[in-house]
Amino acid sequence: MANIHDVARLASVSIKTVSRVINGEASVREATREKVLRAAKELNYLPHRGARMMRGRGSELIGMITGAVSASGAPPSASGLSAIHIVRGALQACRKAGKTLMIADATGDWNEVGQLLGIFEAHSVEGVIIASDFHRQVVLPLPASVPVVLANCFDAAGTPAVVPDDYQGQYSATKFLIESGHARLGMLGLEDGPLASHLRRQGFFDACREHGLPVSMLRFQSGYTQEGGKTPIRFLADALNRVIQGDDAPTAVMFGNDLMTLKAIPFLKAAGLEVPDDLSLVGFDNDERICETIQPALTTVQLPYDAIGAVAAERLFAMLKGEFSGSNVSKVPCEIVRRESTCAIGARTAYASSAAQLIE
Amino acid sequence: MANIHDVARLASVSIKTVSRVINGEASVREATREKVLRAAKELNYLPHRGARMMRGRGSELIGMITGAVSASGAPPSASGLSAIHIVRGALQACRKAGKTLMIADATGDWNEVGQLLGIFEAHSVEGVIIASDFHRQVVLPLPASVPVVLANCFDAAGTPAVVPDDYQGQYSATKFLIESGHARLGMLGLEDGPLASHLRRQGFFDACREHGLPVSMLRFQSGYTQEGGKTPIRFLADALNRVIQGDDAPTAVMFGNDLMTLKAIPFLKAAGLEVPDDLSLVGFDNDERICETIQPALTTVQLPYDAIGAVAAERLFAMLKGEFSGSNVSKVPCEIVRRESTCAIGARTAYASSAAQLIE
DNA sequence: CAATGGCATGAAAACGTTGTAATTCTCCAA
DNA sequence: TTGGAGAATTACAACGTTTTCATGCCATTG
Repeated sequence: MANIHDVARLASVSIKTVSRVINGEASVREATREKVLRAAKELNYLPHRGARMMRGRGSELIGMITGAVSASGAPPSASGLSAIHIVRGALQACRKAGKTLMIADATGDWNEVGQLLGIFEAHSVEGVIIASDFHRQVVLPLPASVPVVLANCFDAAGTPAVVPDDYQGQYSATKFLIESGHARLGMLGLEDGPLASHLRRQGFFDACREHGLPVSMLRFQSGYTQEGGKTPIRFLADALNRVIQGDDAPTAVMFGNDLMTLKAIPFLKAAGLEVPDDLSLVGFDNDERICETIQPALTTVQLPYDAIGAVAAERLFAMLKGEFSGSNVSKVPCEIVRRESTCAIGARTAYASSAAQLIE
Repeated sequence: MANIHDVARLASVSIKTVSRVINGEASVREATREKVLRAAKELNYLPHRGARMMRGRGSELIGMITGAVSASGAPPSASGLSAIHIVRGALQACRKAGKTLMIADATGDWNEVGQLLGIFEAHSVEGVIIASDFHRQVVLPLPASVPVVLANCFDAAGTPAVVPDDYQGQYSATKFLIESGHARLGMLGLEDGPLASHLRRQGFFDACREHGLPVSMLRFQSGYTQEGGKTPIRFLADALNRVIQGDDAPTAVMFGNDLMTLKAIPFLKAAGLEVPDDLSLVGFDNDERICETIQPALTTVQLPYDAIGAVAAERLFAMLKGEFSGSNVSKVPCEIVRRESTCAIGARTAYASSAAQLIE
């Protein structure tokens, strides 16, 4: 590859002048600038990052650590797919900002995080994003020597963090149902441990309380887990029965995620319930493959992983510029995605659930 | 951060000796080596990659470009999730080899690939992996100046490539069914354009021919697309009807992917077919969320994206060491994942499909 | 006309590492 | 004791930038 000397020689100027032009500094005559740019283009010149970063110049490099879990005994993520979306969001933000992303994976061993931070530092990254597979509290190994932003997690030390607003998400969904006329609500939550479960339950109850729904009108079951537990499908069936049976059965049910909603559908059909006419359904996650597959398409709450990645990256960029805005932990709102599994009370839809009719 | 001079001073040796120790070169007395290591540890010394890469030394950096599509008019990938799995596989291989992965995304614009290669080069990467969202032929922008391995795609110039063996995957699935006693087979393929569709159809027909199945026993429909097309669900219903109806209806049907299998289930139920007793089902992709959700759990062919990423990385490492093994394009086998949606002809299973019975 | 100041440019040092070649040390044989 | 061979170590250049400081030029001012 051509270096700055080659460009200087071809343009008949000094290397310093080339450097000036490349870095957009002032004090370069327009004619000179053009001469240099032409030479640079001709030689296909790109500044050597190694040399550049050695002079302490910004490396345009952002580090990202994914899969960092299992610090405090929490269960490892189901699929790690969420962190993948965070990566994608960060990647796009980086591209917009002209940065390059280095990623490393610390699956299963939080201790590696410190080591990886060292590697990143040796590569002169400008900052690091640490993404968790699920919403949780973490403990950083050390006061890191580079700027760090946490994504989908936070710590007690006040490290800048970006997390989904699980509380607001469930609150909004609940509010949406109530404003559609539903007065008897049910919810089937995930297992009790994770922070998200707690926040969402809180959002559910708060929304109900604030809208004057008596507790007697609510049915809540939790404990469902996709992984590990024995026959979660059996658990789901039992919990579902407890929620939807009886005289004052709910007219709308919210689920802990889209997948468990999908699994619940056959039981609802078996119980003779039409969606959404007899029962409105709301999922969580906005897993499009599932939401669009379910008939009628599933209304759900979007877990904004891409946005979390993007926001985390942008916060990092802001920090690098010395800007600092507001509170340490920013919450990214979970927006409701309205599809066809919900309807207002009183409004009857044209849906019928038998497969034969679906064709038409 | 401490530099090599600090370590040298603390250990009372020259910087070159420190360099020797750090790089594991010969000709260092054991006592000296220990002295240096102790000093390095005390100062928390890590070699500065910038300086290192400037001396032309290996940077331990691997570049990866994802989402590079739309070169030759092919439709952009549905979700880009496949490339994500390739990234994961490559990431793990890199970790094992002590390399760090830099990733960049060229979604939608193949021209960016050349530019990204330049950026990577400026960062002194040792090699680059270019991953496509789906199995296709590509054209590289230029004879790249760094070693390149293609993942999930290949080119005419003979650039080393790693692709899934779609042909073998469908061939194996077909063979598996035939050996289970099925003599009347059906297949619902994806849209006709993509290479994978062609290869799989070929695998299907070849397996049938080689096992002496007359063509009259086969039913084949293709053209299903998840995206864009108008009412693909309608197309699916029609195609499905053409395949499963009539006197000599097939006893087993293979689908183009798991998602379309999931969508087909309601129609099969409506037609009164029990899975697998009346009809064995085989998907493609091994999308676990879907396969495990379908009841009975779906037998499918695994599209080995993680493996492709890992193999691509390992091929790159081998190239860097100067090794070169065999043909340019390596095919990663697609293994069949047996679950419960298939059974041997004659063997009746205990399955019944009504939701009520499913509970028990 | 001489002195001053601002602007455009250039020469050389510095960054932290490795490669090369030279130097010193160690040990053994003559 | 001296040579000498080979191992251990060192000094110094080099890599491609940016930075600091110096310089030349021209216009403005006194």
